[in-house]
Amino acid sequence: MERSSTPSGGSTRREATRQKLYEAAVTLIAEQGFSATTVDEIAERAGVAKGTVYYNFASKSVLFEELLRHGVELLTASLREAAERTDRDGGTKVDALDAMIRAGLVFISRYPAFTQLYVAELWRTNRTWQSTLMVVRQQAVAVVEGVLREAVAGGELSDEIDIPLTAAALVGMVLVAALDWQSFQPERSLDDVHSALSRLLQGRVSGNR
Amino acid sequence: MERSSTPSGGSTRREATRQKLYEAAVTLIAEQGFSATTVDEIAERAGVAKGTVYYNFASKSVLFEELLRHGVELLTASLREAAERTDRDGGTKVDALDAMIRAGLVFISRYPAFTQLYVAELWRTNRTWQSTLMVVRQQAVAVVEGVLREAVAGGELSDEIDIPLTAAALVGMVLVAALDWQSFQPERSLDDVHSALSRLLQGRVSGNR
DNA sequence: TTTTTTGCACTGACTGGTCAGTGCAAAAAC
DNA sequence: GTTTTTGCACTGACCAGTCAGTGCAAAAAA
Repeated sequence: MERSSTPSGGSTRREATRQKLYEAAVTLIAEQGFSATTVDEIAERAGVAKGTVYYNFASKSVLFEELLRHGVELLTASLREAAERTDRDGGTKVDALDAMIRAGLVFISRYPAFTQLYVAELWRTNRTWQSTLMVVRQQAVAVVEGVLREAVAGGELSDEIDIPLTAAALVGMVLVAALDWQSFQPERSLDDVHSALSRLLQGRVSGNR
Repeated sequence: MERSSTPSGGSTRREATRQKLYEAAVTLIAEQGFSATTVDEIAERAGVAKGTVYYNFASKSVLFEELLRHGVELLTASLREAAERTDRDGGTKVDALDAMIRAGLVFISRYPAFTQLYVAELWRTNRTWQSTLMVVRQQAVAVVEGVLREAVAGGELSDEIDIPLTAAALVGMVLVAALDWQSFQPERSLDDVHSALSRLLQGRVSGNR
């Protein structure tokens, strides 16, 4: 029997409900943590019955894992796009790095709750979604590593730099600076924060300006 | 048999029990999070009866708050000590910054669980120990800000840098790089990680070597 | 056309289990 | 003699997950 459905398979209605659940869950979990957030709260915030959560997701953790995947896909897409745009415009790899820092800041200011939650869970061990988290982390860091590698290959950066460690440190710097910005000095502009970070990396990494 | 009492007044026995509870709680909470960790688990890991936990701490959250306070005191003491030692040895303020980066790495490698847990809780809102956390964060960041301020005053760093933001970014860089090091490449040496971070900050912040 | 059936999306009361915190008497340590 | 710890039974709130049932619109049958 033919039922009405979107071309890509999932019904629109269901997809909308899922989206509402993601949005409700992300803020609650960012504020309180995974374990302290109840499924009842998520359902209530989404304006949906508890049963609906379980109709759409196998369990509370599965909801969370899909939320993580979904969010990191947005982030990596945005980082990649920033790097590619810089390439197209004839910028250097170092310019691309700077553009990715800005893209990171834009992402974090748009989805602060997601970022919070990601940082809070990333280094935990012994959790069911640990493997999901690893995959997802690697996706994001790999984009930065790629640009660093190209910069080294093209002679823009010294080949003495440790690519994985430098990539992790860069990501960490942006993440923590941005979270601090959001939490403790939200009145500052993105340009402000971006230029402070660029300045911090002047000389070796981000070139003179 | 030697009869010793602590200089600070509390009985040694009680203090030892508290210490065992801190150690048990810090690893469990780092792994699982605060809400997912039960008091029974903490007691068992510490090799102590559940009643003892409540004899020594008013509640689970109070245990956690005192744990946070205790840990950050160790960290700030160690940062301050690194900066002062550099001063005594006639180093520049930039040298002091570098020494503090190293002290941060040493601390994190000695107390990885505490660091994990600190990062996981720092940007949460709506939690009872939020105010404790803010106080404690400010203590640590203030040490870095102080050295940055002195470096600017002494002309070692440009007076254009944004001190609070730069301090936060530095702390974040070290924190995230170190956690990544512990989690994903634990075989690397501290010197390795330290020199990668120094290199990242060459030119503007950490000088040439 | 009108009636009946089908399947999807959702609902919310209910259940079985978990866990923070209590109370207390006896033991151990000091 | 006092402080600290133990062991353990108990309570009550809270919560993840379940399930029988509802509303609805498209499809099939009449």
